Amino acid sequence: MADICGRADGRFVMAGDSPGRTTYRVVQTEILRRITGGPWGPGTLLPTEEDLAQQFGCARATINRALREIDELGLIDRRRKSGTRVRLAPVRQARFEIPLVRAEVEATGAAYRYSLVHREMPDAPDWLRARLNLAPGAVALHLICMHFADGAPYQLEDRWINITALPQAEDHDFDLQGPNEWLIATVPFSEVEISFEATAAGVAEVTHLNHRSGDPVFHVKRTTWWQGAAITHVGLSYRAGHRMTARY
Amino acid sequence: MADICGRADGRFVMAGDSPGRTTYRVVQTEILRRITGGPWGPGTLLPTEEDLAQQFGCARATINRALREIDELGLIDRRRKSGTRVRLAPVRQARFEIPLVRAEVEATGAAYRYSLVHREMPDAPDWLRARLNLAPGAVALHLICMHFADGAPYQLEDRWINITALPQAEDHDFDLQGPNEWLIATVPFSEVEISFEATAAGVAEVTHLNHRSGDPVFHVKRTTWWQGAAITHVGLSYRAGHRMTARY
DNA sequence: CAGTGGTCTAGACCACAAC
DNA sequence: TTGTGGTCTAGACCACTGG
Repeated sequence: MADICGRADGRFVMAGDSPGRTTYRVVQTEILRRITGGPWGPGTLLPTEEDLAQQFGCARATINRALREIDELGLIDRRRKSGTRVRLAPVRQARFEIPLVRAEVEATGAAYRYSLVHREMPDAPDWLRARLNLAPGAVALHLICMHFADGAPYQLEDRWINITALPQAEDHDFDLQGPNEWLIATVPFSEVEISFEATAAGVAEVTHLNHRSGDPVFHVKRTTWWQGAAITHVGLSYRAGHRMTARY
Repeated sequence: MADICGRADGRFVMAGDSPGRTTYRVVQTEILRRITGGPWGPGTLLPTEEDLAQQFGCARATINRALREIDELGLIDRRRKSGTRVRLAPVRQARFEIPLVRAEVEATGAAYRYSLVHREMPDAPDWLRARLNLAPGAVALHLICMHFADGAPYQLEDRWINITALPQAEDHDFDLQGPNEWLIATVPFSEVEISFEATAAGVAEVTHLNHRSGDPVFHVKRTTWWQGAAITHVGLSYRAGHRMTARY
């Protein structure tokens, strides 16, 4: 937390900042301090924005921005007419970045390598037709790929692409570039549903990730839509011991 | 996406909204449309805020707010002097709410039940001393609890509490209320590190969650700090088939 | 009905970074 | 040096909602 000093004139300034100007960050920090450690415990009704603006010696817009961001953190509850109240139990949330495998691997300092294991275009199985909302008898592009970190298996990718919605995929060569990178370049802004679970290693994981049959596998499923149409569904299996971490 | 109409005077208004006033949401929606489906593909340099303000017929502050939020979505990259550019690959992130077990269970419509399985106060093991930064020879409160959904095992909680930092915990009775609920009421605003992984069922999971030995388990580890001191560390094991989902 | 937050405006100064 | 975003201000009107 930044150093804050209350001055004789009632203004607050960030230590080391040019005085005379109250920034919204200073207000934010001070209000957070009062909520998390000070007099404004859970359930407290805060002063109105106007009052706070007077107390801090700044414009109401500055208070508003500070409070709006504290609201986004899930610590307070704001309502017209009722005012701003400290939540009894803060709404906790964690944010995870969803990186490209390449970036994920290279961030660890390891060398990244990609390899296409399998490619075919069969009739879409029933579960996929349901997931991607495909017509009966539709075919889909099925790719199995491996991602390596310093030569060691890192992630197994089992992907299906809806070639009705994305016919360019049929002619694209996925030998050198992973389908995810191609898709991000082709359909950069999409809607995504992602889920995480623990599964047991099957034949594919045993073959490609050096798991033993039945070993626990950290598994991700992801479905992507673009302009209302389902584009692709992918299953990602990670090497043993993979862990996803966040702070909040 | 909301309906947008461009008017003869160059202003944009939300369909059904009172005309004559351009809201930041309208600006946002229109800019998003241009980025995700229109002329402003990846890499495009956007007009300056001032230019956009003129084009939309609104104040620069309105444009600023619209762009700031699009920036938070990870779609654009903003820099002084350089301007605002559409990211080549959007920075994707998923947000997960971290609910109380009780809320998690009750959200599914099931009845929630809690039970304290085990309680003791041994010397802290080495790995815990390292994790919570405890003095050599320190004792810690160890609790094992079960959470049920409609009578079926839902989550196994293996928790350690630092009683040096939180001495009230020693005298509290955890028979009726889970330690998490007590902690949230006692230490509402804390720093958290959380991680997810797939592990193999051990003795505890076999005993309490009806897993078979070695079964894949979705496992969460969480460490919590308050005012610089580590308060508690908990391991959460979920029933078979548990899945965590988000959209973005 | 009236209090409170939600948002817009016009103008201003500043900080940073590319040149 | 200068262009661009970052932020503050003072004032205003509006929308929601509790009493």
